[in-house]
Amino acid sequence: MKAKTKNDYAAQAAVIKAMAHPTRLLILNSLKKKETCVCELRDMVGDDISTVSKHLLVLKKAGLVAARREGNWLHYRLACPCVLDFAACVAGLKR
Amino acid sequence: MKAKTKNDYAAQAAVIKAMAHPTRLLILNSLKKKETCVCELRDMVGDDISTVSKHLLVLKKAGLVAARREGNWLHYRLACPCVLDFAACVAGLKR
DNA sequence: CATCTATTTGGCTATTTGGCAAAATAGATG
DNA sequence: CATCTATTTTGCCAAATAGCCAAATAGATG
Repeated sequence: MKAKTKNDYAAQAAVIKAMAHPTRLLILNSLKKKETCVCELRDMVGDDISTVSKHLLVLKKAGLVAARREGNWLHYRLACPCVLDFAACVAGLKR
Repeated sequence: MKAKTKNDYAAQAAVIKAMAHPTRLLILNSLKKKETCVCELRDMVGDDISTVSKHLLVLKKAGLVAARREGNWLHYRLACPCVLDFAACVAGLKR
């Protein structure tokens, strides 16, 4: 396997960074079960809806979630369910 | 499995956040091969040695690396080699 | 103890982040 | 087209981050 370049690490770090927030981990874990609209996520998270929307934007830019419109609602879903294996791996770290 | 609390997510996010930087991913990957002193890491990274030292502090606080002194040198090593499985998982994400 | 080397710490600046509130937007519906 | 609902965007502020340089520290060694 080739040595990774700075760019490789930057790309990888960008995805990891998107996950590096408690609220975003909560969102990702919720989406694991089912796709969910923003207002429902807001209720779970408890922050202002604009804040939740920004978190979703971060996740979307990282390619971790995607959205589907249905009437007035946007339903978000995991674009990449395997990220949760990654999160679970971290959760299981013995420190 | 119980629902995770905010604290669970905060703890998990703290570890992930420590990994969420290109230089720190580079460092972690280097340490995978062998334990390494700070000045050697500085050569690989190319930043000021104080910057590298601070990155190592971040990783140490997260429990991801540990150090061993040998004479003047501090040899850092992975405290938790499994984190790289995690990183590899992210690297392999299809986006 | 003086000094040397490797490393960490402190101080500074520029940039990014996370949060709320208010304004703007996108579709649905009257 | 007016209006309603769900969501995003913008503006703002406080706090955190990353980087460099200079100063401090920890051991080793003369």
